[in-house]
Amino acid sequence: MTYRKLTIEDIAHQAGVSRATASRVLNKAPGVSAELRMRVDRVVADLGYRPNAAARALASGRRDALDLVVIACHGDISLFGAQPYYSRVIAGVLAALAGTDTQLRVNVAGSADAPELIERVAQSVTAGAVLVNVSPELAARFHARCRRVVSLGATAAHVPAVEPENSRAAYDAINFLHRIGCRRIAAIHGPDCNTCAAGRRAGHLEAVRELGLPDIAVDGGFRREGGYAAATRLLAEHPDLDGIFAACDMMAAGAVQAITDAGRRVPDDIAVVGFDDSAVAACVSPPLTTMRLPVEQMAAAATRALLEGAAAPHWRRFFPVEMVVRNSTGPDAALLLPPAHPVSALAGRR
Amino acid sequence: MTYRKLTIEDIAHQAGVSRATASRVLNKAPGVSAELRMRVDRVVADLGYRPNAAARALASGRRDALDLVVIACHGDISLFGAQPYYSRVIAGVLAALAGTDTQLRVNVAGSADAPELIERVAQSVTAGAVLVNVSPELAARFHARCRRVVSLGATAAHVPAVEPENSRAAYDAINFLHRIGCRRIAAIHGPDCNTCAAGRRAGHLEAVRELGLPDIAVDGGFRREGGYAAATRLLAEHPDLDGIFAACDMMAAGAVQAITDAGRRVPDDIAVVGFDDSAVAACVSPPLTTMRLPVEQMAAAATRALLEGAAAPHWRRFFPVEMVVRNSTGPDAALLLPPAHPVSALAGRR
DNA sequence: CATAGACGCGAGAGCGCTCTCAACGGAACC
DNA sequence: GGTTCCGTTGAGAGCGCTCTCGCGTCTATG
Repeated sequence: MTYRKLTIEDIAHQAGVSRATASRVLNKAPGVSAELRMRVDRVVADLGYRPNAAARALASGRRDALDLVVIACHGDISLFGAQPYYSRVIAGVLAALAGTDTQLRVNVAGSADAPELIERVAQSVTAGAVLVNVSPELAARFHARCRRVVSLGATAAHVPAVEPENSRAAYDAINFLHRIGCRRIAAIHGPDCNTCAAGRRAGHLEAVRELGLPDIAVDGGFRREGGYAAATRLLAEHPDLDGIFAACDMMAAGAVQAITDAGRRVPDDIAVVGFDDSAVAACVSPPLTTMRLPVEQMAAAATRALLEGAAAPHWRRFFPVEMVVRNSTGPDAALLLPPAHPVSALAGRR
Repeated sequence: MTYRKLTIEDIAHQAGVSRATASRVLNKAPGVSAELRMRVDRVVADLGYRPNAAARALASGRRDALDLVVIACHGDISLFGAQPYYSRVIAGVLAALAGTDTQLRVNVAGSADAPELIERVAQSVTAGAVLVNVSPELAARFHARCRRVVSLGATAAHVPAVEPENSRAAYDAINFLHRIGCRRIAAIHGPDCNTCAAGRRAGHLEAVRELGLPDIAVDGGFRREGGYAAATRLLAEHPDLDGIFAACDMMAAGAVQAITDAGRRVPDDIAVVGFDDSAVAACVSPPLTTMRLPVEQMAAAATRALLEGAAAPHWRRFFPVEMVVRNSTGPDAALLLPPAHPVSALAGRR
């Protein structure tokens, strides 16, 4: 096979048509007779021609790519590799992209580099960008500049978004812990600049208020070590702790370790609920009771919205978060699953 | 701010220079006086101009992107989300890409779609492509077609590669298990089409032969459930099993669970060694002794090689795999760490 | 002082594609 | 037969940039 660079001109010439017609066929545009269409298609297949993406993008203004944008809190990019969450997002996006020949570009930047990233994304947008837990302000700026944008996670009101019911899930988790007998419940949260973390914090707070429990919370930075440190500190400051809600499984894993290292037992002394139901949840011992976040589905939904151009300014799609009961909340906890949707206190909540 | 599309022409005009000069400044090309350079830079900054990537790519033949290529075994794309390995690869690539304004494109395809993917990558190569555990044959085809390619993991002889010492690590792991007293050691391997899996399998085989142990091995598909199923089967078929080497931590985690569920204890009855030292390794109970794969560093090295154009046909870089001893091989196992490099049997080995 | 070379700069020709517009032929209508 | 109209096709003008080439200026060299 020869690897001389093929152009649409070669195809047109070979097929005995004009460049314009070849282009029409390539783009499945109407207004070409069946015969010519077939002829061009044949030549394309025979020669193994693939249109040059750059030229196409330049001429049409369109892009064959979709951007995934992750803004790292405090510029700490390493969380990307440490959190299973992100690869689930990518997997979800890729699933939705399969078949399309849109490609995925992954952009991870610290918030300091966000303006530059916005420009970069802006100039190449067509399929659009999926913003992963980007702060509402930043999301609004992305939206203003790039238009085709969907936020994964809560965001500014006019920015299209796919939202997990973070707040409700955290609310449920706390209530669940209360129901199985915990009276001294602490939360280990994620960094404030993460919208998911904020939502879970809000749900925790509301539940705790309603139940008349003290608001005990620390930041674990969405990391295992952070969870370990947080739990260690909580244990020291609140010796009577009997329940921990961690805003992600990695932190929950760290917390379980800390509890064990401190000579206490999970779930006997302290019950632990995680969040995400990531791959680690089942690996922890005891396996984590956790709030299952349908990350892949959410990412896929965001991607599809982008592909279909359905991302109207106020477009919004909510995803329920389901509780998965394992052993970190005790052997009989499954019997105490929360009622499907406790209507009362939660009316109007997301 | 106005969002009219800026072109290099605008910049040139504003700065009172020609398009060519503006282009030179933007590309930091030599042959421009300091004064004009400054003037252009100022205008660029003032107007917030960013060159159009598509036009640049078209005109220069260069690309501002780097491809990450993952070929899923048996077309099973879901492994991507389930294995922490991949997000570590991405993290490593992104780390090396930070500062450059090269973007990362993630391509995941089943082997059936590989030819199409090759074409897609070929037509846009400049920074090049990092092939993640792609089979030697496929890697060779990528290399033939796309040139600038680096394989992550063992590959065809002439394809540039970053290789972990998989075989040696597996060899060490088995010997370690033997040294701590295991005499009936089984391996849970990854799928054959994965080059890393193959390397680990080879090391296991060699060690087992040298030690005069039986070759007991099953495939766990690099998944937790696979590890669980494999261990369950192994336990049933070889009741006297006293050591398991799993080719990744996820499978090791599954194995530990299976062992526990079968009423046996880790490490007392059966010692377990994992591979990767991924985030789950420390979460498992007992924490996994594992072979630390410097995934991020390897991915970064591959990326840098691509960026620097240093990927000569036979270019190769090896990364040692370090053993991390935790509790899944017994409390005193750390004392029995293998000598730094047992020269004898391993001479010439990678 | 003439010539050569070095340097800085601009003109202009593409890169490979898309898309508008005009032209053409044939069918339908008056 | 003339007109209109539609479906089909090709010509050609860009898209925004890079890069070669040549021109003019300025400094060494004989």
